[in-house]
Amino acid sequence: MPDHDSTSLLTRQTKRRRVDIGVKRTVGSTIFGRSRETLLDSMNQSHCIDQDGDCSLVAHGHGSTNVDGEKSNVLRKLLKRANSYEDAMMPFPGATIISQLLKNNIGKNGGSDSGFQGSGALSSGGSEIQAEDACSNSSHDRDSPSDCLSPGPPHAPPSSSSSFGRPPPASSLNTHAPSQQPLALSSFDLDRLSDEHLRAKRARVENIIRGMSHSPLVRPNAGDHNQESNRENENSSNNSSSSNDHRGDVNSHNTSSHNHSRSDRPSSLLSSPGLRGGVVSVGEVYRENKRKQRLPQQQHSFTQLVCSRQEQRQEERRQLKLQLEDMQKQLRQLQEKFYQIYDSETEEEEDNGEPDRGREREEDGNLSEDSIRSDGLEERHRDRGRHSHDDLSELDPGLFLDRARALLREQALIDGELEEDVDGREQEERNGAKVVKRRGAGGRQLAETLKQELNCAVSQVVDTVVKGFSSPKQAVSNHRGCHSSTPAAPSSSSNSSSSCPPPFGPLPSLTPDSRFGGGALTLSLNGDGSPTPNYHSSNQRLHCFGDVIVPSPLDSFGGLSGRLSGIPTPNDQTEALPLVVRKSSGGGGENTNPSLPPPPHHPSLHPSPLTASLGFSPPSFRHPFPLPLMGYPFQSPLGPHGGHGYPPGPKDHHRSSPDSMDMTRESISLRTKMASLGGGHLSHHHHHHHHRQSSPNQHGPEGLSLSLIKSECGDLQDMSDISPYSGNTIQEGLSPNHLKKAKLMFFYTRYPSSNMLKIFFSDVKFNRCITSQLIKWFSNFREFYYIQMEKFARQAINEGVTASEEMSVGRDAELFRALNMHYNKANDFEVPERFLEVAQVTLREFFNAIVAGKDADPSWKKAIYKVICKLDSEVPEVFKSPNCLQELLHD
DNA sequence: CTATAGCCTG
DNA sequence: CAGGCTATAG
Repeated sequence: MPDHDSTSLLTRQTKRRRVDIGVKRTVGSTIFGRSRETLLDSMNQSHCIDQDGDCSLVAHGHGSTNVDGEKSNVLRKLLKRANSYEDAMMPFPGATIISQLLKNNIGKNGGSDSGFQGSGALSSGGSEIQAEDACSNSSHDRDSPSDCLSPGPPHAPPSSSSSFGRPPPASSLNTHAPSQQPLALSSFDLDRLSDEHLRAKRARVENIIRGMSHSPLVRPNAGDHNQESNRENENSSNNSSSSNDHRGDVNSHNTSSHNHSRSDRPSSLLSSPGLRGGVVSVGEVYRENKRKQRLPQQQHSFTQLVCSRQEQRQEERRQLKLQLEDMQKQLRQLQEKFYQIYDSETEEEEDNGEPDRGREREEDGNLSEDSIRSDGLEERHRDRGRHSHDDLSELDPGLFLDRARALLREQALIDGELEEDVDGREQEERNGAKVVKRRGAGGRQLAETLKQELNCAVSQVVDTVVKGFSSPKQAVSNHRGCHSSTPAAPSSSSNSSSSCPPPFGPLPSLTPDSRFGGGALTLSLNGDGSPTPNYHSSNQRLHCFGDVIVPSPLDSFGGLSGRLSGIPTPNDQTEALPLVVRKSSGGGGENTNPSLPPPPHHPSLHPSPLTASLGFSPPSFRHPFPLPLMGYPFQSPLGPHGGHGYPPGPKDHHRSSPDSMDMTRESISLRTKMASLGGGHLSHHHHHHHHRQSSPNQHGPEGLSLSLIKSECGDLQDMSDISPYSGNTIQEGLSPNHLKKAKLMFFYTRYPSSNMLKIFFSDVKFNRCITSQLIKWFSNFREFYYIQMEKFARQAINEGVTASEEMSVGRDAELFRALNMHYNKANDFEVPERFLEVAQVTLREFFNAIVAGKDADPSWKKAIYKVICKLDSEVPEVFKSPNCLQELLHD
């Protein structure tokens, strides 16, 4: 059988003859007993022929020939991507990124922080100013101050965050600041002094500054922002943080963008990016100019300083707002695109709610933040409040150690700042709290910027993923995400499947809180926006996606089942246990959000009713995409065995899975798994032996579609874990005991036919997957076997064995021990003598081949395989019994 | 086209 | 041991 190897040989053929084969066989001693048995010498004949072959190794191209394989690969990649993104996002929204940013900022700022914090440093107003300037210069915006603060040492952002986050005026600030931070004392004084004037002057200063630096650009912004409702300001501030460096100055653009974003125009989105680029650069220039100009003035009086600061801050805020708006626009555009593409359905829902919901729909957590922003300030406000509280709690400990925490706080602060807007800022600036504020502000800005970036990235990722999968269903999650930050309640409702627990998580949203809250939390977990819940979500996510692709049956299964069922699966359980139940529960903790009525299933989802009832159709999958989902031959399994007529009940997993799935095949397979497991397994253990029942879950081996098969394959292991007993019950999967049995069978047969396997594993429901898995097992056994043979043969050669006859394989031979360890670890099975013979023959074959130098031929082992495959002996009847292990081992 | 063997990799 | 890939036989 010429393999590719042969071909390679042909191509390269260098015909060289091996005259000599290397080793002298003079030495007789080997580990192996020297039995002169020449039983199979005849076998060796084949080797005698001279072969010309080079060792040429042909690299096998990976061209994926299999369509399925390719698809799966693509899906995997997509999933992986999504996962990776998600993962990155998960912990804390972009903690790493944020941390990096913070570091960078810190580095830029250098010792600025220390200066601020240092009690003495601030004493001179000038010093402070400089410090700020430095910060500002580095960051160009308000961020700078924050930067200075953030990095550092454990300043007490907590107090600042809490106090500042909220509008609470100076009083609170003052109290907190001094107590916690001695640093700012000097600044405090300045602040106090300035406070009086500040407010009064604020407007004036702003005007002045504007006129000075940016006359044209700035003005419009200021006017717009000021006039605009608080909401906008808040938003803008949030936005500004993200955008801060770049755009701040381009007011006109920003404002315009704002409007658009609010209006939710899709069209605007397209334009936005372009604007951004140009705007940004301009903005930076302006700012720097401002700062430079300002510095001298500020030094003269603090009022000026204060004013300038305030102005800067405001400007920054505005800019940030603008940026945020832009971002929102972009997000909206993306979302809209998605919607357009995927959802006819989603639109319906959207109509009901806010225009922004579209975003929400996108389940990917990534969108969640964006959606939040874009959706509405309202949500944000809510979140802010929450965040602020959270932050406070965190801050109180005064632990800045974790950057992540800092980030969280920052976010919260940002929210708070938004609310506070100008007033809060002014006060903050005045107070010694300045430091704190700055930190907060810087943190906020950073956080916002980070968020935006994250959002963008996420949105992109989501888009890509979605496109790739063509699984539009994501939308729901976003919505959740938005609310999620709030106590989970509303989020759950968002899910399309009303009662259904959130299905697989869509891609996890970036914002940790939102997602978790939305997804996992909604189910049964805490509604808290607190980060803690992330845990679950993260795990689940991983399982969902990662597993989806690679069916690690247990984990995926458990995770999925848990989700599906709505039953809160413990985080830890990755394993099968969870199999549990699930299915019908539909809703577990789920989304039952009172607030949100369960969205009706879209008609588009064909199977939707079923899915909904099942709960399988995860809300995430709303989009019914008819997409190619493949022709999943779901029915096929049913068909053959007559599963067809199930009632639409929960059992229809199959249907549900296909319908809902836009996901990749894997995902589908998972679902199928889930369904099958949940429905069939969990509920009933079938005791039917070979008779396959028509039960929906069980698929006749023949009928199974690939997808099903795959799913089942995944199930196999799960099943095995679940029901380790190879006993009477027919198992859908192969258990460890089956593996053990197979290993013992290997002592008799190295090349069992698939029919033989079916006969000997009668307690297993055979489907392609199982069959192939069993075959694979034996293939693996052989692989190990031959590796050992080659290894020992070479060893013997090295030891000076000259003739294969000198080697014999006995029960005490190392070779045998090695083999026995693998196939009969417990050594509780008496290896048949025949196996020793075969092993000996094999060893000799290898020895001779190697000695003959045939190993230069890439396919040199094939000849040996041919010999060995003929040596299979019949497997004892006992192995046909499902309980053979017990019987065999007992003996 | 499917099933399988073999090889490789994780 | 599982997965993937290739090559091959039927």
